Amino acid sequence: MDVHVTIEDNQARFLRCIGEATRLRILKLLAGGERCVGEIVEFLDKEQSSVSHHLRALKDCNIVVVRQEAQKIYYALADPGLAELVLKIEDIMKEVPLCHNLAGDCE
Amino acid sequence: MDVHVTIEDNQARFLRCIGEATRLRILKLLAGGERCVGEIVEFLDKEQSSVSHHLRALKDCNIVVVRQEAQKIYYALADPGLAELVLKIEDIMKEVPLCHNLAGDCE
DNA sequence: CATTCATATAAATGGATGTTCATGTAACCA
DNA sequence: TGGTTACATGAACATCCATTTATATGAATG
Repeated sequence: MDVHVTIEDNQARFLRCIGEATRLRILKLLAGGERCVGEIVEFLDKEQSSVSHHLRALKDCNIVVVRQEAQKIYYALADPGLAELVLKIEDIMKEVPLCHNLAGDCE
Repeated sequence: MDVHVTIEDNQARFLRCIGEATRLRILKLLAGGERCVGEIVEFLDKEQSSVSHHLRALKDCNIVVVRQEAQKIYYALADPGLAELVLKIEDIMKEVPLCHNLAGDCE
């Protein structure tokens, strides 16, 4: 099979993991400190199951770390650099407009 | 239908556009200056058609800009901040290992 | 004007990914 | 022990996305 994983494959996987609206919102939330699943679900107003799947995806990419306390499970950013990265992205996107060609409005 | 596009939708779309191994390699190449399609195809060693699709994706996200000169068409990064972003990503990924759980090796 | 070169596009196909529904599990409590 | 809370998991389904094959466009060249 010779599945040769390149540096770009890994970086791309990482970016795709971050590149999902719900997961991006989770990252922004966690930038403010760790949260348990219940809090994240409430914040997102989405199905608990869906959130759980997203959290797993983030965990599989080592973007978040997990801590258990009694029945509750807390998620936190694995690295403070991730919060900076999100800021950097927002920064760049001010100069690289993307509304173009998108369905719907962008105010 | 009220398709409400959030900031995170746009940012996610941008990240997914960058989050593809081939397109990431294109970005890294263009970080060294503009290139025509033929050069990009040769560099990537991929089908011309496939490369063309990727270039279109990058263009649709305003990540690259296009310039025509005779029969040749040159692509370049739309913003120098994009090259910085790639560096930032590589930087963070040094601290957030991703080889974990991936199929194949990662040397 | 026919041909070639450089690039784009359209349709078909297969694989990845997000959501939901249903169920599983582990901790806590009465 | 039985029930509840908190979260994870698996299967099914739908949608998105990358690749390929084939064809089209448009500029140059003879």
